[in-house]
Amino acid sequence: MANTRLEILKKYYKKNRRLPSYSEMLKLFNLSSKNSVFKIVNKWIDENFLKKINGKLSPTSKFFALPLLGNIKAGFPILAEENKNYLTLDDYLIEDPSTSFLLKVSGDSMTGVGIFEGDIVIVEKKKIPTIGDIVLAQIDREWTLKIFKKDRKKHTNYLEAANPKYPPLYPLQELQIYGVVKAVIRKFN
Amino acid sequence: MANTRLEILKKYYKKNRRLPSYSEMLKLFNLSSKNSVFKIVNKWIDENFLKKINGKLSPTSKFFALPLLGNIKAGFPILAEENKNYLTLDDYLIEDPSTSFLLKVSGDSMTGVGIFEGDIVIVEKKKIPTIGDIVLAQIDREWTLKIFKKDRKKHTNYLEAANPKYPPLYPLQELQIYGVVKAVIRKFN
DNA sequence: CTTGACAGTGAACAAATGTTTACTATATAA
DNA sequence: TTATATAGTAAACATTTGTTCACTGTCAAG
Repeated sequence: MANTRLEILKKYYKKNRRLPSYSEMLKLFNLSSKNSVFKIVNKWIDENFLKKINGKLSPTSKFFALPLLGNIKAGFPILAEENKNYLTLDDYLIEDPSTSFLLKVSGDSMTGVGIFEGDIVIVEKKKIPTIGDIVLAQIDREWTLKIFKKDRKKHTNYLEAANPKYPPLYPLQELQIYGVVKAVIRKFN
Repeated sequence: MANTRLEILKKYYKKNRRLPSYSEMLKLFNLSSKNSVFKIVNKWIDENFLKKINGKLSPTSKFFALPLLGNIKAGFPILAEENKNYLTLDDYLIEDPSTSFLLKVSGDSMTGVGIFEGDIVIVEKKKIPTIGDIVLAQIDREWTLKIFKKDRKKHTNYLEAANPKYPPLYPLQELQIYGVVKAVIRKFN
């Protein structure tokens, strides 16, 4: 299989977080001429798995991307090579690593929007929230994860749970927004 | 700030998916002696942001990791430098990239386990499921995402929705498992 | 005032890198 | 059969790489 070497390369990258040098690929692919590697790499560049910017080799997003399959309800063979889209998880989830952090969720106040106890939430710091955003906030010195809302009559912002059993939270003194929830992830097992 | 350069480096890596060479860092950091870079890099190695394996530089997981903060209910300042854990999303979510793919979910049959319409699910191919796993399966030629169950009395496997409004699915002819759901992700906005 | 740590410069260099050119073997298609 | 594309080898080489050594200026602590 022609793909096998690419798989080896991907595994190498996954493990070492960098591409191997040509000499390293030599060993990796069990070849004995650097020129073989040179040709193979050039083919991958043509196929857009790798690219070269002023002589420096780096992987493209195609290199990392996982196939993203569509609608599961439609009866046709979704695993076919067609109708494939690709997605790189890290790029998809994290816009700005320097202002993002993860937060392990506790409590059941956000079950209505599918955020459960134990889920991990990606929070982007310091963003001014839009009405309706899920925010990490400190309301009267109490930390919480809620929906950011505006009361038009009272001209104040308040927080709302996504679970009918919790009442809306109006700040007595202070409502401070620390970040906006960009995504949730949940791992099974 | 001493961290600024590390931020620059992280951005470079995020963009180019590789570390810059020392000469490239020279420009990146606005320095004029390679030896300066050499020393800076060595400090980062000491601090475990980078590492060197037979002379080859690569980032550690600390380099990528986002801070993972704990229990939000507990009233103390969770954004403090302490009680920090770190997590690398890609590593956390994807064990084997070569057998994993993503699937955009449609339908409301799995809302009970917090999988909603539009969510993206990470599926690992060809795994033999454990009872209770969420599986991507073909039941009587129909594709679906359900919970894998075993009927002890009838000695057959069947599929169960995570939504009371859908009945359990017993295969008339064939139940074929294509993969196991390892994680869900949902992006807001 | 001095000492030492810290941050940076500059030059020199062996080793490794990516690239080029020329050649071989094998299989496939005309 | 004869081409011709594909996959690989081998050697040679300029360029770039990471590293070492010697040096300068600055700032804070003793």
